[in-house]
Formats: sequence, C-alpha cells, structure tokens
Amino acid sequence: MEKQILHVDVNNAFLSWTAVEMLKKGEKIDIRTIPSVIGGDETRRAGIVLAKSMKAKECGIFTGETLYQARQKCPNLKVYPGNYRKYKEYSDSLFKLLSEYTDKIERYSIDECFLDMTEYLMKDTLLNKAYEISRRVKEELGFTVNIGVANNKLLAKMASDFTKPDKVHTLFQNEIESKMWKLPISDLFMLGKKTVPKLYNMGIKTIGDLAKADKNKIIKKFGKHGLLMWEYANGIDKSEVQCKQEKPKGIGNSITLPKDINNLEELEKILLALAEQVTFRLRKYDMLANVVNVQLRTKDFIDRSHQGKLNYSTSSTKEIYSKAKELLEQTYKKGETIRLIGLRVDNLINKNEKQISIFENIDNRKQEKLDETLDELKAKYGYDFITRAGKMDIKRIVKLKDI
DNA sequence: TCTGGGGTCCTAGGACCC
DNA sequence: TCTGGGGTCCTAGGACCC
Repeated sequence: MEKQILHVDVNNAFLSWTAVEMLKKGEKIDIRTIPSVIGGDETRRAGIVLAKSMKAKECGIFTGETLYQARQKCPNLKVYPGNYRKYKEYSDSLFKLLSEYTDKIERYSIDECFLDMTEYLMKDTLLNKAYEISRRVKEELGFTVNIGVANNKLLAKMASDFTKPDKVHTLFQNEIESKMWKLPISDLFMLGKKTVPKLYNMGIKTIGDLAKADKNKIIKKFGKHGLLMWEYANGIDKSEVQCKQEKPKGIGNSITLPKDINNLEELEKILLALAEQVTFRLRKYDMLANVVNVQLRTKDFIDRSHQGKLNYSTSSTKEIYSKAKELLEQTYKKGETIRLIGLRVDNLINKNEKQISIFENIDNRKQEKLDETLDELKAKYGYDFITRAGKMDIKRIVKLKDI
C-alpha cells in the first residue's frame, strides 16, 4: 500500500517565532512584515543570518551570510537576536498539535516534522488533513507553515519547499514531471554546492535532466551518493518515518572564540569547559563514549581534527578531558592562531551495555559517580551553580548555552 | 564587528593480519 | 626479489542537512 506522508515546515521559523513572541509582549510592529533577520552575536564573531523575513529575502539576503553583507544589501535591515529556549517551546507546541493526527511522527529538526498518515485517514483525504493542520497551526499557535503532501518523505519534503509562505502543495507520482523536473538541480534535497557544479559540467541542469541521465554513469561518478541523487530525482525514496526519538550517535560542542588564541594553556582551559558540557549531555542520555575528537579552526578557516580511542567507554569528565588534552597537543602547532575549538565524543553506547575493561582505571568509576552527584546538583540549582576551581575566568568566554 | 553550532553519513588511505 | 590480495579497523577530512 502506498504511504500517505505530510511534511510540515515552519515558515522562517526563528523569525516567525520571534515575531509572535514580540507581539505577545505588546510590540506593535510584526517583524515578519519588514526587512528583518535573526542574527548571531557579532560581538562573539558569530554574526551571520540565521533566519530572514520575506522582505529581507527580496533584498537578496540569504541564510548563512554575514550580517555585514546583509546590511550592504539592505541598509534599513532590522537585526534581532535568537532565543533557543523559546524556539524549543514553540517547536514543542507544534509537535504537540501535530501529534493529535498520528503517532507516526518524526521530528526531523526544530522546525520540521514528517507525519505518516497512512493508518490515520479514515474517510478524509490526505490533502484535507493538510489544510486542517495548516489552519489550526495558524489560528492556535500564531505562525504559518508550509505542508508537503505526497506518498514518500522525499516528495513531501520537496513539495513543502515550493512556494511560500502558508501554502499546501501536493507532489504525487503523476506530478513529478510537471512540478519537480523543471526545477534547477540545486533545488533537489541532498544536492549541495559542491555537487551542483559537477553536474552542470556534465550538462545536467534540471532535476529532470538528472532523472533522465544514465543511472550507471551517475553512480560511476558519484558512488553511493550518485545512486541516492538519481533516485531522488526520480521521486524514489523508501525510507520510513522514524517515530521514536533515536539516541544520538555522537555529541559535540564547539565555540568560536571571542578572540583568537595562540597558546596551548588558554586552549586547554576552554577545552575543559567543553569537556564538562559534552560529558554532562552524555550523562543526561545515560550513555558512554570511547572515541574523543578535538577540532581546531585557524584564523584562516583551516579546519583540522584529531581523534583517539579509549580502551573503555566512559562519561567521566576527567577521563574525556584527559584524552582530549592529549589530542589537542597533537593537533595544535605551537604559535598557531586559533579561531574555533571543538570537542566531540563518538561511538556511544548505553550505560547498561558497558563491558568491564581490564584497561579501565579504577578511578574512572569513582569519577563517574562524582560526576553524577554534580549533575544532580546542577539539575537542582542550575548548570552554573557548580564550578571547578579556577574556572570563573573561562565562564566569561564560554557562554554556557541551553543544555 | 566578515564567515555559528549541532549533527549524520561517506570515502580514501594506512596499518595490520592471514 | 619477479613487490599478492582480501578483509577489517582506524583516522582525517569532506559533503550535506537544519
């Protein structure tokens, strides 16, 4: 039986949600109606466009570009900061509303959901449900969504991306040719800025060109990714809506430093703060890791990373930090000027799947216990309550974000 | 005050083993 | 002495997504 899929995508999510929040607080101007963007913090050297209004888009502003460039394009642009805690609340409210329609729902990102409606349609049509959802979200939550209606996830996602805002679009099998094949290749999901020029060089400019291209030739040139893009161009996607919230495969935190750093000692201090954040999140999932990865970005935007394996899995701040420090020393070249530092842990397992390792430091167990106790205090009194000695100065550098 | 942060998956090449 | 070759694990880096 054919699947009945909806893809719900919030229009200009961060900007819309900020607009709704401001209106609630008595603001007269709806920032959705003026040239405006949500931007990162320029004083922290994170000044990029995170979301834009339609008016800002008309000026040629795009997500990801610098606020500096955005202002050049639109001198009267209004820039507002983001509020992730609030965004999570709005995201939750949307998810709650959508959950009334089906249990088979996948939270694809903070502002996108896939709904498998196959078993939940009764006498109504998929399209009617889409219109109902669209209307209810607008009336009850105050922001608009685009909804894609199709028989698989890929086509639903492509459909929700057609014209915006506040639209419902279908993309059924018999509409692929008329609605999708005429689109430029860059509009296809999973075709990024590196692949598009390569296809152009092969004379493939539209999604239709790719769909009609020789499958084996595409596979030969692009490997596995080639097969995927050829299938997508033909509207083929067998993937299921993933209802259950999957455990993460890895957890990482990174920070663009407010000022470039060119010595190991200062980097180590930041690394410790990152280790505390990363392992705190790891323990919250009741998981352990045994791969540690340290990333550096130089002032010239050159990225370099080193990873290493532990002989056992752990969530201990001390153990992870100790390995991370070792990796940092391998990665950092003396005197080099660093813009960003990041720490990730990978190869995660559930805490209860842990095997006893002969390599494990007995101290590790005690450390994990200590960490747990500290976590409980953090949960009770707030993340900032517990601080390691000598960490206060780092606090001003690494702003602890929503955890 | 020009370029975020959090993820997933894939690939190429080296080490190592038989 | 004419330098195999398959399999696995590991690492660094890249491409893509929101």
